Amino acid sequence: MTDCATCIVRNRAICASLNPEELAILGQLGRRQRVKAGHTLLWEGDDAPVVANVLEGVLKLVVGASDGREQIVGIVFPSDFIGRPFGKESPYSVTAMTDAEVCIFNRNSFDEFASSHPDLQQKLLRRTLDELDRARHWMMLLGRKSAAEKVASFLLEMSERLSGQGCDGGVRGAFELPFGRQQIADILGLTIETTSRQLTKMRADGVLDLPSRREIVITDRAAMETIAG
Amino acid sequence: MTDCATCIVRNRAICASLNPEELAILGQLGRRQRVKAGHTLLWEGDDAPVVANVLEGVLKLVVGASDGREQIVGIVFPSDFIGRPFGKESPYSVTAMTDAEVCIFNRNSFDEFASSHPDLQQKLLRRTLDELDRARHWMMLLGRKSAAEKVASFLLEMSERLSGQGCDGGVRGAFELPFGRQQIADILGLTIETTSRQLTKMRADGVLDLPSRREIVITDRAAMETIAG
DNA sequence: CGCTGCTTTGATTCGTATCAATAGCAGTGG
DNA sequence: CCACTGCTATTGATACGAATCAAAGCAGCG
Repeated sequence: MTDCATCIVRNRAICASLNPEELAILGQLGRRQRVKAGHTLLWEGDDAPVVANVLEGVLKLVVGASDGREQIVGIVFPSDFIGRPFGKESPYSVTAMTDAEVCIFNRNSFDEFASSHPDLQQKLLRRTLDELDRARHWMMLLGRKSAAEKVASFLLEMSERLSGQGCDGGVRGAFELPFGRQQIADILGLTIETTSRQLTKMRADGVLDLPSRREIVITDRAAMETIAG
Repeated sequence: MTDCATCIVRNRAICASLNPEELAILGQLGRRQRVKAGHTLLWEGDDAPVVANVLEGVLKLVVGASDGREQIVGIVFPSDFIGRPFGKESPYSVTAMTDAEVCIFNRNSFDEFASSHPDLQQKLLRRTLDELDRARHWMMLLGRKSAAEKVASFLLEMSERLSGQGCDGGVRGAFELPFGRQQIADILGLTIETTSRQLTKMRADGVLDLPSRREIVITDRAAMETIAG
């Protein structure tokens, strides 16, 4: 579709509303940081003095219960925003699922900068509205869909979001998940066993291939969509 | 706590960031409209040419599946905002659960007005961020909690949100739900029977009273919080 | 009084969780 | 190169919680 140069710019979406001068100022406020897979950036319930922009990698937003149950409430991709502007404490943990690189800002500095840059704030508003729509759509999945429907819906959404990534516009049916079975289960509100069984069944039914642990190939997209309900 | 005059002002939160002059302009853009209980303001998937501010009553945001299953993904109270600024189509239906009154704006006019009023836009951003946090918290409930935990969590949250309403600051343990059992079930991702059974059990356990169909009295808040997990 | 719609209660089924064991793979050191 | 270890995933047997199916109770209302 488009060439990669354009694509990279598009990915740095939050900054895209700024002119070079403003970008420079914002650049001064932030600092790049690498996060190793598995490392937690923000803890649920803690004061979160930072916000950040994801440059590379994938992170998860997790809400936990006292007894260890976990629900992943959001997945964060490059160009997405992390943290809670204008907020006190983080309502969830943010953990890297792959090695990642983020651009971190002191929250107060960022809030101030945002307050004086309406364009940036509008961009943030749009982004937040999109996230809210996505979250609500996910609520339907969690509350009302069966295990098979959940898994199918999940794979279809991942195929969308992950294929956008590489700006190859390539084969949408084949992709590599940045996480394992347990994480899929935590996203879908299922157990790891049920998740595994559903995938196995889909392979048996010829709807997908599982070349390796993390690779998914959707071989019959129409069928997958039917299953997703 | 505070007297009602203060309270009413506080409730009109979105407009609160504007000066009288701006308020007048915004007032010109909007028009008041009454909505009867059960009437749907916006349909899922339809173009939504309006946004609105709730003045009175309670509305629900609903996502439906092709086979009739429904999940309520949000409940809207007075001073809350409805619709999708900067969006095309509504990702969910908006239906009045009680007789309601809203202040409706043409979306384009509102977007334009918002774009030139950063304070309003920031208010909207904060509101949206809060909604997002609430939605994500709800995802944990839908994905990981048992029926008993769901019902208890729900009652506790309703006791919070409904008691704020009347600005009486009154008895937080007693309140009247603006909806019936089926709706509670649609909020919690349960069936009406399971919901009913959980309530009956809680009454038997002395955690709450059910004076009438829609009245709830939490008699043992601590126990309720324990059940909520 | 007898509708009508909502809620409660009961009996049974079904889907997913749970418990338990095995299998596959990746890394390590002999 | 292969045995050993640890981790993740798969598969199987069983239990349990919530859905479903069915019927009865209860309010509001003409």
